[in-house]
Amino acid sequence: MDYAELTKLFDALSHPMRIKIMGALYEQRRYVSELAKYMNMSRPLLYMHLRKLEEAGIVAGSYEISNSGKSMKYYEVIPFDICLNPELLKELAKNIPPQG
Amino acid sequence: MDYAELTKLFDALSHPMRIKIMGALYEQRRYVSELAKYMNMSRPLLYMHLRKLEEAGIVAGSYEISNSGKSMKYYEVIPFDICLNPELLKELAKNIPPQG
DNA sequence: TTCACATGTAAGTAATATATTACACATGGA
DNA sequence: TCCATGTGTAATATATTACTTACATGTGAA
Repeated sequence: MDYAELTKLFDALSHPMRIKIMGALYEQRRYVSELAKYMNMSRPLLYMHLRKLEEAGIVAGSYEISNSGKSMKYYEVIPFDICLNPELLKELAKNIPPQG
Repeated sequence: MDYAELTKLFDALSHPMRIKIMGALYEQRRYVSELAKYMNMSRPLLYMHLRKLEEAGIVAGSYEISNSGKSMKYYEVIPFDICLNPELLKELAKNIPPQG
């Protein structure tokens, strides 16, 4: 785990709707349209949030064919457990270049 | 700890320079100009970053008069330790209103 | 063929974050 | 008086994020 991964993770979790998405997907995996209805959010906006979470490595999507023959994209939470404290930040800070 | 505090914390830690500031202040407390030189950063920009960290509650500033009579603002790290995992996010998500 | 429901993206706007330059004020010492 | 060093902010420019509307595609069932 380096500072770039961690800042990406923090950035992903810095928006309430993304916290809520994480909660919804941790309860159970859901496909995109289902999640959009559940979140009461437009799909384009949901895609933007999902992309951030996926780039941070804490959710993953996979395609499945439903019984009725439709292609569905299911998202689920990737497990993680990080102890966040100043000591960790100090260690990660060592590798940050002068320009940031 | 509620979701609003946590998103503020994550937002504060979502920038490499702020991770670096945390590292620098955890090593030792520093006054603003000193920190700006250490970080090789302009003071106005540093103030912006410090404000975010302060609003997140993980640094605090206090004024002191130096031996030479000048007013110095020292910043230091406020200790914290948070276990970050999907379970925590699920619990916090319960209190997020529909609009986010 | 038309509808319902799934996928995804392109284009635009509004809001926020990031960063720079310039300014103002106070103190101690040369 | 002038310089170095400390404090802080206002104004501006640039970049990114957040969000909306509109579009395009494919499938199965009525």
